[in-house]
Amino acid sequence: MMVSTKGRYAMTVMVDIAKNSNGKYVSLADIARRENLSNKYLESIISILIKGGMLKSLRGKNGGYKLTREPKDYNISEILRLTEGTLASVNCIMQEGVTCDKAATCSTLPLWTGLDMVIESYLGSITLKDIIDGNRKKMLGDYCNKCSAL
Amino acid sequence: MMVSTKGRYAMTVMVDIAKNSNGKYVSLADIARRENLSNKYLESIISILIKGGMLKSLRGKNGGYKLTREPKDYNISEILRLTEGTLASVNCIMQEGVTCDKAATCSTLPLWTGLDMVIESYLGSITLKDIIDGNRKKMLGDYCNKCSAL
DNA sequence: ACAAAATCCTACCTGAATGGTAGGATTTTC
DNA sequence: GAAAATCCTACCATTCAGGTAGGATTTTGT
Repeated sequence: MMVSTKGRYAMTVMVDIAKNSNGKYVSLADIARRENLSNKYLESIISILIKGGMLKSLRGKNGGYKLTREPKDYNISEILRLTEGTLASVNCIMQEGVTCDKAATCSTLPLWTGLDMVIESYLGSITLKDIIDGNRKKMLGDYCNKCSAL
Repeated sequence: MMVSTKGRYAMTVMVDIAKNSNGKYVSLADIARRENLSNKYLESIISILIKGGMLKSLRGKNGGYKLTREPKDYNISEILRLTEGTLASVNCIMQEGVTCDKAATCSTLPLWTGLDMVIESYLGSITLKDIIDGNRKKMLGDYCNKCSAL
């Protein structure tokens, strides 16, 4: 499992706010109720999104959360990388270019590197707007050859 | 982290055997020594590979492990799927086509489905032979646009 | 002024999975 | 019959996922 609930719920939150904001601040309680998720757990996830600059907040009555940019200006890779810590598929690749000490002679390293590139390429190409619009062609199209539901 | 040491070491084992077999059985002790990995832990991983039909074994002196097919006839997806249990990127997608009960109205599901397709498409296209041959073009080429080391 | 509505912050908790380890039984060869 | 090898069952420590609890702080509306 690459993406934990933390990253998955982060996406849910971003989409929920994007859909329900209309320029206003959206309260935690509303998000949690709509998405049927734990109030408290969401709070901790939103906190990460705020510290990472994905959301801004307003305290007090009528407060809540709001996107800092247009939906088209978020890509999924950055949202997940922020909440998950890393998207590396194996833990011998810590950050971009940082590998373990056997890297020079490791036969399988190019495999893991290639896998990471494929994942980054995909997630980096999808925007929050694509998800809100339900752009199935972009999300499923390129690789879906036996998917009749398209 | 999508791939744990279990899946990663499984790949290491498969590659090691493929490289060092020459038609003979390769002993656990030799693999562990060459790859500098725990004898006992490798044993438990190899056991999975045998039960899944990836390797065959011979007991007794001069015994060990051997591939059941040609390296070109293994793809990485099946090896990892066997050892990891699943390659699904999120746990709301259990197996192919099996999703959670909110699937019909879930905005983000196409994203996770698309991600899984991309991963499967990549790992399903790489063979054990590609890794042994160090076929960097196949493993890194299609997606690597800023990689001067190719 | 004050209550209500909201975010913010620190700490804690539980169960499952990861990443192993230990010891002996069994099989085969030389 | 000893040595070399796999096979099998059980155990274990640490980490992390996935939350929960409680109160402090900030802002608004009346």
